[in-house]
Amino acid sequence: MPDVASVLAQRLQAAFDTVAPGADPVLRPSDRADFQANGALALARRLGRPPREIADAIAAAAQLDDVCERVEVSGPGFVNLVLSTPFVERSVREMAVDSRLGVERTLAPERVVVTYSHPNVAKEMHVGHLRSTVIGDALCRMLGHLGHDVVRENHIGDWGTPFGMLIEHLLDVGEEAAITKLSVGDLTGFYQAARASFDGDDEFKDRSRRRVVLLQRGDAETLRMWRVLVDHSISYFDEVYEKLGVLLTDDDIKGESFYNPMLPQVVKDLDAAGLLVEDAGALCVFPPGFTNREGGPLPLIVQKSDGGFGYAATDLACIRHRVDVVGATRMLYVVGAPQAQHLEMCFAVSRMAGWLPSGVEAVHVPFGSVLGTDHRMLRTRAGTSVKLVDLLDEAVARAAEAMAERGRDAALSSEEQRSVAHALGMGAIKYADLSTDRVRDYVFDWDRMLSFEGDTGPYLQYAHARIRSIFRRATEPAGAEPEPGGERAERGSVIVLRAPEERALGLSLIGYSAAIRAAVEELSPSKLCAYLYSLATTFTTFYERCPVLRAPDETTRLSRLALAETTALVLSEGLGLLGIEAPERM
RNA sequence: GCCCCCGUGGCCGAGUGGACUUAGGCAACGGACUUCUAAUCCGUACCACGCAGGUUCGAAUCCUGCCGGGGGCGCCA
Repeated sequence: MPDVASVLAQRLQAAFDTVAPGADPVLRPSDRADFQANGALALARRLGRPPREIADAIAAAAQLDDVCERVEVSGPGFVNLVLSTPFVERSVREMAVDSRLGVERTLAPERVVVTYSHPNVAKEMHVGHLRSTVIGDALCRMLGHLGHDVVRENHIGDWGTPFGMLIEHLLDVGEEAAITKLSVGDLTGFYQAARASFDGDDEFKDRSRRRVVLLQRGDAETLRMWRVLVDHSISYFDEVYEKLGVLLTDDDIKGESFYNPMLPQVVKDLDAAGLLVEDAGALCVFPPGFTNREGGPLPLIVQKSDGGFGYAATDLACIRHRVDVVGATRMLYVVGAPQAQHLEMCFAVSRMAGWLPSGVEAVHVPFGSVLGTDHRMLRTRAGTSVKLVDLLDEAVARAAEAMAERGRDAALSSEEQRSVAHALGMGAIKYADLSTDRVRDYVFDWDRMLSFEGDTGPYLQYAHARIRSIFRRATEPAGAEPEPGGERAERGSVIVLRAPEERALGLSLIGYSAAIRAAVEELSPSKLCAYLYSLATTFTTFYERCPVLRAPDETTRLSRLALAETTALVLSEGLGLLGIEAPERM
């Protein structure tokens, strides 16, 4: 089931081809019509003809009778398109009975590795991990929905020199005490205590260094203690992920330790390829185009002068593994913007070494920082970074408070209150993060995201819950079964669009598939957010003006019920693709 | 010093070559509740595209320079 924009694009392309083969119709949504094609203007110079004349020719050539009720040339050469209401109606009906709500699977599925979240063992998760986790999760869900084969990867920091001091600290405090501390989530306390010993105690420092060597040699007892630290950290991460409601599981963990055994081969093969240069004792690759402070070549340090491997080695091993073993055709790095240069260098070196063939795409998906309302990096009053769990818990507490203020505590069971407060709190945080352009820094403002007014997660959740409540009040038993298919098939076919608000809602609904496509194409969940918000406002306008249960006649009533139901399905599925729950009531 | 990202009204923010005299939201003001959940809707008002040049029939969008903010620039990840 092709979506409306594709149908128009196709027809217009044919018309443009008659005037100038291959010319882009430049189809856009319009505020003067439903859509507009701007392509004629761009052709004016190329063809040496007045743009209006070209637009006229295109409008005349376009086969649009069955889909448009008006095709007009206006202004300097815009082609305005107003869809015919029967066509909109037909499209909504098809969508309403389609189990995928008109979203077709991709014809070119890829195996996409998405790497995101990546917390460090024995270190607290903070807001910096929030964006990566939330954005990565949404991208995985959207890509998966379009039929791509998504391989999630959580590249946790579970290896390296800090483990010497962490293990020694574990020995000092005793395993029991260490485990207790880690399982209550006081990772920061544990890490800082270890750090303090390391900085203030030379004997401890020596022990730590020896411990690193033991770890790297694979000493059994050292590895066992390392495992204790890793396992308890992971179970703590799992708690956070469960709270957040993201897809990541233990199976997705491929930490630095996983790639560690592959590092010597990375060095060997780079050397064999003649790419390795020894510089100041370190083994480096100098990809062209990168310069240091003095304007000289900038190295990617693969092996440090002390013989240890740099993180670049791990990242290179990763790329090889994903291509050779995982079979990735695409890899997405949901990693903060500051690492752009490092990743570019890794990609460049991988290409030089032939590890990243031309058919495989590696993309950095950067994002900006989370700022406090003072527009500086979000920190606690003490100046430390904010614990992610604290943030999540506060969101839930604030949501519960807001529900109580509105008297919802009386309307819902205490169990339901808890789950709804949780959904609202997470929805608020996630939507605030996802709805803004990824690469910009964004201001973390409780009052804004949890105000439950305007362009927020809770507003969308509310819009959805309100629709559901219509069905609880409707007498049809069918209304209580929101699942696609079956009886829905019959109900969808009764949709008629008469009132302008009905037509507007229908038009908005059939834009769903294009919105998802755009969001995936641009790796930009904010595109889907914007669509859902616009659908929700279009719906509420419809809802204010067009009584559903009290519709003037049975035909209208059934039609409006079907429209409402389809809207609810799009909202809950769309929010779901963003990793946001849509409660049945709130 | 070099490189990258960002700069849109009081605030947040979409738009990256087309009708833009810039969407939407928040805050403000005025209306609509014995409701299909008002966490809503309708309306009003609001001196915004950092600055200066350039390219173009047309620039918030492309180019150059500058200003402001953030980040990066060899053994941390």
